[in-house]
Amino acid sequence: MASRSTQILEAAARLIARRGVRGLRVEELAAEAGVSTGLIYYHFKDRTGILRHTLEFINDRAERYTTARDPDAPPPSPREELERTLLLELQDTEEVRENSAAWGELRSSAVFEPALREDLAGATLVWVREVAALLGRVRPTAPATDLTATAERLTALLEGLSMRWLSGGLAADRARTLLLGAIEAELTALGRR
Amino acid sequence: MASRSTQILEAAARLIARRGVRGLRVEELAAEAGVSTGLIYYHFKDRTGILRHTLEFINDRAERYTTARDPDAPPPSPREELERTLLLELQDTEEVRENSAAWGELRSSAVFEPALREDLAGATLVWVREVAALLGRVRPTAPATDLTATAERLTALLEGLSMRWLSGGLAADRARTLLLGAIEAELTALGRR
DNA sequence: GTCTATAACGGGATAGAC
DNA sequence: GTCTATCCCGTTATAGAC
Repeated sequence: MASRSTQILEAAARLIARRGVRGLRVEELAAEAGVSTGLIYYHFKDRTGILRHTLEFINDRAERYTTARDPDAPPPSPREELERTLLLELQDTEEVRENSAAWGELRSSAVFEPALREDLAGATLVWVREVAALLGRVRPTAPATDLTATAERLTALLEGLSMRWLSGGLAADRARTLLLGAIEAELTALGRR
Repeated sequence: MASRSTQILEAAARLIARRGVRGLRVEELAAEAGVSTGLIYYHFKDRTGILRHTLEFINDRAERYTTARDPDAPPPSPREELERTLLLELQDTEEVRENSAAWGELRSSAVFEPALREDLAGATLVWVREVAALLGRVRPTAPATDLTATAERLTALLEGLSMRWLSGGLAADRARTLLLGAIEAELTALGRR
């Protein structure tokens, strides 16, 4: 059973995805979570506190669903797993879309909210390492620095595509196609060093 | 000599780069531009009007400086021109940084402000076409659809890197190195079809 | 821990003079 | 076209009861 503060954070992620960080109203958050505004301030101190905890919350959640696997299905090849992990973030399902939208919002908010930067940088680093590890399984002989650089590029590209998708200029399946093309080009480059 | 409304838009670009769209205060904008708030509403109707015109303004300006060339210097090779054009947007000069920051802000604001979407999609299209044309000069035999897809990826990657740079998680020169690596990988892929 | 009520303030937008 | 003055609403945050 979800605790009160988890319940608030779930609502916050939902609302940030729907209205943006800029459009997040504490009163509306209270209504969405079914609690009072006072309680929100009690748990999270202030608006920034809400944002920081929401960032942590969506990271934990993403960690869960990108790692999850169907136990009955045959184990995927490294390449499949890499593609699946990255493409997942452009999938139009409730939970994932919400996470992507909230992540993008928090990322761009961080440009002007120093309080978010450190958490964001940390989360990005974890993500880059994870993707670098997946790349390493596809290209076992590639040097670690190349794997890291490639992971940074692919994740940054994913963020850029995601932003265009969410701002309405790019269809989701087009974004996925483009991302697949980049994976192909990058893996080829990794294999040629 | 700059007209009054140009003067206001210059100040708006400066301020959006410094404080973000969310942090843009009309009163502060008036002070920065050296005019009254009333005049701003007279010229741009409302807050959204300011944002839309600022978007147009920074696009025109970017068009100017990405096209500009030293008339005495020897004409650059297509590859050089491609790299120069893209890397320019990650350069830490006053005007460019301002443009990049404002562009990123307007892009992410558009996710939740439909009024900005159309203008933004149009500007993105122009930019993608421009980059596709540059790519076409480097790889004259590549099919147009491949050139477009590559241009979409490189510009989206640039936006993603720019966002990380501005949100403090990535040094500018690291961003440039990563972008150069992507150009290399993409051009190789374009050459192999 | 949780609520209600409200203080306190910031900032968008407009009216009307010049 | 441009300014000054100001209205008024929405929002954050806190006080205090339960």
